[in-house]
Amino acid sequence: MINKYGIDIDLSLNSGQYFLWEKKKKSWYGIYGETILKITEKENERIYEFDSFPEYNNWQKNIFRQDDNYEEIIYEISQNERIKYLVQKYPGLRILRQKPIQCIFSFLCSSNNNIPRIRLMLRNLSKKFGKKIVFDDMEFYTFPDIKSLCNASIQDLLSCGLGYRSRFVLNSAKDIADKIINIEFLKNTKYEFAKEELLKLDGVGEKIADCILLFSFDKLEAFPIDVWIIKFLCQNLQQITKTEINLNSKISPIQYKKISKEIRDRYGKYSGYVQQYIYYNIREENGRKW
DNA sequence: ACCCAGGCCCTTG
DNA sequence: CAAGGGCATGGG
Repeated sequence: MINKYGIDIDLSLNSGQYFLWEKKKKSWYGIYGETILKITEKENERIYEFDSFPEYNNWQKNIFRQDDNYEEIIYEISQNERIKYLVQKYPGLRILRQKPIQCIFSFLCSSNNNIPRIRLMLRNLSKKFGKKIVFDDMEFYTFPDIKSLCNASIQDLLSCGLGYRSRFVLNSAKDIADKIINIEFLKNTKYEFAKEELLKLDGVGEKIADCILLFSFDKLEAFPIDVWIIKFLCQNLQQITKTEINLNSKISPIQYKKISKEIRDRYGKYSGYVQQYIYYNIREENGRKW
């Protein structure tokens, strides 16, 4: 259901971009760093109530990007007929704004993985290293801060089910804590620079870097290319890239950069929104599991 | 048992 | 450069 700001809450929370949301007793509860967010839909009124603990007034303006000029975005990306069709098919699908640290470690856990299991791993991680908060008589765990992650042992991380990603999480946490990679600084630098810096983190490649940039660094031009996007490009948009894409073999970082550049040249500064519509569509067509 | 999952790292040629 | 194997783990 679309609310008065034109946002479809359920669709947006369930589109594979923000993992730590769950519906309990008719309300959505989300983890935003150290804050628990709550969304309750009022029956048949297209109105939602927003709450949180600790208190965080008007958080929805931030998380749901109500500062974006959505009309302009829709107008821009609808220049392409195929995308226009998808925009009309999924009205109210929005990019959400996540906390950088949470976003970085969420997508670090996403490689060669499926969404239900990414959720499981992140919940395990929060339970082990986050703080317990009781809200509405239910237990929630905040997302671990960088210091807790630094102090984790590989064994701890393995016990959360992170597998071979444990090493990535630990190494990246240390580099971030030591400000070898300065997140707060990078957030305010431009796309290309921030991306090159993020690529220095262990376990962060082209795709994960683009997810971090799009979902938590306000870089709406970032266009994460995963196996599903590749599949869509092969089916629908072969003409936009001269780069040969072979569905059977993985694309190299060089190929990724070429395709990514071509996409951004074509769709412009809101390519990230294009990606979100494509991703949702291709996953839906292939019987998503999340 | 086998295959797959919002990839990335590492080694070869 | 590219190509390809390995990787931890849980679900189908």
